[in-house]
Amino acid sequence: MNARAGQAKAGDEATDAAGAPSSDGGAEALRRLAGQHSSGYRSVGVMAYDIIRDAILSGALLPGQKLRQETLAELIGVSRVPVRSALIQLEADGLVELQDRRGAVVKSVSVEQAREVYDIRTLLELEALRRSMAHMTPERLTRIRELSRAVDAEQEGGGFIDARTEFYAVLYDAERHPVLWETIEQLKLKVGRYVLGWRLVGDEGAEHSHSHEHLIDAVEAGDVDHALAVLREHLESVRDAVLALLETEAQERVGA
Amino acid sequence: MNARAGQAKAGDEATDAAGAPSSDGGAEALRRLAGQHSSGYRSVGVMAYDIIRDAILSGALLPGQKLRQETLAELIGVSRVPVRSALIQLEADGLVELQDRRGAVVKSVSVEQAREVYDIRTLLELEALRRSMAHMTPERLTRIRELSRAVDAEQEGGGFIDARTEFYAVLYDAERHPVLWETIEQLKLKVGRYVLGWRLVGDEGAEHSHSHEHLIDAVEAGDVDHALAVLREHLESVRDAVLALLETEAQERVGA
DNA sequence: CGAGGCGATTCTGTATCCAATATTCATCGA
DNA sequence: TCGATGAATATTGGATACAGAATCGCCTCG
Repeated sequence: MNARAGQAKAGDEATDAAGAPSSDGGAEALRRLAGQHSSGYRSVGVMAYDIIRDAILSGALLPGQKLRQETLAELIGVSRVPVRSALIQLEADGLVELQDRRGAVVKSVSVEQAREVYDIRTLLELEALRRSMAHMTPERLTRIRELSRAVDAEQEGGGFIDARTEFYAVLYDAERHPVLWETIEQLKLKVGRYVLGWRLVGDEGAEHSHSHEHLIDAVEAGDVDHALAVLREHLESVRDAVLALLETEAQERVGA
Repeated sequence: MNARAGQAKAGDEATDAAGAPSSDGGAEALRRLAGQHSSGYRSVGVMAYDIIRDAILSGALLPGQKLRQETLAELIGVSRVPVRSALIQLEADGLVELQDRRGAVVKSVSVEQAREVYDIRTLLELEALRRSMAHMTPERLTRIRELSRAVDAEQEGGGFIDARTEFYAVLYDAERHPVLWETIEQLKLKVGRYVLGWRLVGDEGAEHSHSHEHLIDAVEAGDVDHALAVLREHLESVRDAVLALLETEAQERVGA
């Protein structure tokens, strides 16, 4: 609720910013992110990538937001060269759109696209789980349980994302199926911001954690059909939440 | 046969080039490609991307080949900046690997990875065909037939690739399912060079065209199950050819 | 009120320079 | 002779400055 209202407000700001900036357009949040990521990077380019990426996924930069290279460079504290590198990568990820000689814009996700993403993810993730269960070991099972608890423990944004990613990496046996895993991750990224926003809804977090438990139980029992059913249900529930969020945003945008 | 032998020879050259360049390492072919692509681009960056991409897909640049920015820039006739842009995009495509401060290398595809790619493609392309057939129209069917003939007509590399891509775009109704289509295309790219090489085998080209006809007939008849079965068989046949090629290459590499 | 032009802004690309790091090669010691 | 060490070299990643091109906004003129 709280989070939803906040996003709607920020969305309006972004719309305004497209015309004439009425707020900072995420500049403050970006500067803060730049501070967090400031050290321990092998190259400035990947740092810029991470910062802008996190800014988009965290909702600091909203769909439609215009990204000017020089502004980003100043905020991050680098020259425009690594910013360009970052933007190119982000375009490949589908998070921004590079219009020819018109700059970069944070891409928006249509309801239809999101539906497609979840349809494909369902196909791929069910397959991933199926294959993973075919080669399950007690060690992996133990790790899965540990990581599931770690996900529940993490509360703040960044840690939660990382923990959840690792959980699924082990659950789907990413090591054995790197291409499948990478494809799934790319699809997740496209709706990343909304999944992150969705988590903030809060109430559904408990339900989410609950279905995780069910899933792991089924995996542990070796009940493939049941595990797949639980996973499918989980994905459909997340999908519905995201689609609802997107539809609400779309309406609010029209209403404004 | 002819093509196979050529590739094996080129492969050895690449292996040598990794140590001390014994041949031009694809420089001549790259220069030729640069000439073909020389005009009509909105930005030099995408031109560089296209040239290097085609060089990799056509086999002029082989897996393991080291790509130096300055050399590429000279061959293409641009500065290092657009080359860097291109390399970043190619890394996102999975065609090259950017090692930190060690330059770019054309990525090689393992047998396992290729198998995964085809497994996932089978999942996704069957789904794409299923959805496409659910909304088939006479107009699309007509276009599919036309494009199929266009594919058979095109013989040389570039035109053939484009024609085939458009054929599948219409067959899978890419316009209605952009995310699914994009995901499939990304996967195709990862084994692009080998599919291109495979086509040159020649004898199997007829068989390939034959299965296309079968597929279209089934689509026209609205026989979903049959169409899916034909498509699956086709994909498995291509997969087997590619895997065989990869295994042969791997053996030859060890043998050398 | 609409069409066209002008200037300002911004992106794209070039050229040059610098710092950091990898690689190569030669030397030294066991 | 062979392996390790360290300097010289090569290459990448990045900064900076500048030129060219395309777009946008605004302004004037018809």
